[in-house]
Amino acid sequence: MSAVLTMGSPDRGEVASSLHPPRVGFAETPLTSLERDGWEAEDTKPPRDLAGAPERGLPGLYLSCFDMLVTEDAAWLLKVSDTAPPSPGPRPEQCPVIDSQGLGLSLGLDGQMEERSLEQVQSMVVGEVLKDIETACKLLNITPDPIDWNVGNVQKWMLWTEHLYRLPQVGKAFQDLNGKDLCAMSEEDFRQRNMQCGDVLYAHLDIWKSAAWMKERCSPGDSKFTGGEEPWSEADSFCSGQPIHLWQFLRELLLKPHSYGRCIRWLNKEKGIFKIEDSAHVARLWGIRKNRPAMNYDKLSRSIRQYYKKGIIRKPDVSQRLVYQFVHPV
DNA sequence: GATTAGGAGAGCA
DNA sequence: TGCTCTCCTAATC
Repeated sequence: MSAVLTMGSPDRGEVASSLHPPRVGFAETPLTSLERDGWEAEDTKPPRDLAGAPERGLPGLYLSCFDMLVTEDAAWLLKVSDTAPPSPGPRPEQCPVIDSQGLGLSLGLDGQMEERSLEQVQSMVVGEVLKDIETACKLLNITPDPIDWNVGNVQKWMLWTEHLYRLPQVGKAFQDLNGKDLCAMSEEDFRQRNMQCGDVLYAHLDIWKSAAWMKERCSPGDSKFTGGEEPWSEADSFCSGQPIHLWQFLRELLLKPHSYGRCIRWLNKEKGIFKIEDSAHVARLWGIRKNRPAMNYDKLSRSIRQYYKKGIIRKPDVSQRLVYQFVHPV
């Protein structure tokens, strides 16, 4: 196989189907054009025009098609997988490229080797998907399994998805539904509720449902799909059901540099110094997380400043705009 | 104009 | 009571 998986590549749909096994516990719903086009997303955002006429007939997983789920770090991971020769490679900020040829997946390998490499890649990708869903769960304070969502959780997820994919407001069309209702709906039902983005939401939800299915399927500690990590096992303030604190939220964003590095990043992780690169974006994320649509950086920064007195966050010795420091670094 | 700093009051669990 | 949101003024970049 000589799959070349490139963000922006016209062949990505083909690769999606070849990269992923026919069944790894994911729904066998055909890919939509959106899912394939998701690879084309620039700046880790999906294209705005997501609701084009869907092309059908590509069975497989959705997981590779959404930037949030296979985030840049997933692609980065693929790029630097152990099958790849050591190379500087693109920085995570760059448009990631999954190129099995470039990775050496097929060069000089017999079929078995290639298959094993692909399995490794698949495992890593699935693992990253699960981790990213987990991260989203933490940020939104919702459970990974959509069927457990209440009406509020559904709205949070909708808001999040709208924001992530720059969708027009779609939540209103689903505001009366809980997770069980949502999971019972067909793609057609989604389209009826929202002609423009119904199929997008349906596909996105399907990933979550599939991931929940996988989580159930994988015994605790099973690292088959996680590349050695257990994304569901982290126990912290996000999973405990307790209200999240802003500093915890910021730290969580900082822990996903390849997903959120554009809006917040470490300047000096050892010292706990970080910079908010996109204040409006971080504020928006925080607003979504806290169900505060009116949140802005002014308010967020005021909350950060409250931490000065508590000794949680302070300004670094050399004060810079949008730069803060955790008093007790990780 | 955007950011920083901090006071003050309100709402919530 | 603690935490956060919100609004405000003033200073600074």
